[in-house]
Amino acid sequence: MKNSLKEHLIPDSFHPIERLKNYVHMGTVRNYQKRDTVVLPGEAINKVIYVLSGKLSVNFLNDDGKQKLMYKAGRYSIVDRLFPLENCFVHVVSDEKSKICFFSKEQLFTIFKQDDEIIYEFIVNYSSKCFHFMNEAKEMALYNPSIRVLRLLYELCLTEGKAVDGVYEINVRLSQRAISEITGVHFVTICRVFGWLRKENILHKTTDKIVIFDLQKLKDLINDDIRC
DNA sequence: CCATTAATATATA
DNA sequence: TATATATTAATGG
Repeated sequence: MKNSLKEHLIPDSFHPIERLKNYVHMGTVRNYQKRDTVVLPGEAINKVIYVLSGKLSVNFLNDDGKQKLMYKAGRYSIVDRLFPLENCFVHVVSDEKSKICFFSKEQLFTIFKQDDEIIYEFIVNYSSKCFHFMNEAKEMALYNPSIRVLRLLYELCLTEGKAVDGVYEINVRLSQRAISEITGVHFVTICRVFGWLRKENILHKTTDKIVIFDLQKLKDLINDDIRC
């Protein structure tokens, strides 16, 4: 619905499945505090995780200690941990106080039999995740770090930007650190990019919005660099 | 907490 | 080898 395009740019709560909340009694509900681990790296739980409230972070770890944020899952989002995968060091942590429901394969199949619309919802959910990660792989392969940031801002403006007094406003609460985690660009580089964009009067980011003064210039920057 | 800056090291074209 | 980006550390909001 309203997140149809944004959710492939910002990996937060892919296609929430609201109607699954009607079947919470069939699963197992647990509460977590901020920074609690929901799934340990490498742990096989063979469940689908359904977020009733709060927010989870899904991180992918390497043995050298490096990690990358995959996505965040807010209310009515699901984190699939149904199948045990070899060397799958995924760490699921609660970002805030959260209430989570776990469904086993058997429980899900029972739900699917009662409500086949939910099957469709699951397919859309997996599809939107797949689309996001395909897009991210493409961006990583084709563009330099700072260009990826510019492209994200440009796409955000096209999908979320609202024209106000000759400028575009994107109402989104994104810290530089969050943009760094999403794009895989170092936070110091993010800071330098925003500093430069502000100096050139192209755009300005505040805590809860991004104001784009010169969309054409932003577009030109992206295209200029492609030729090099 | 988050953002900024500088100094330095690495990586890449 | 020149330029871009990452790393680290120090500092301020």
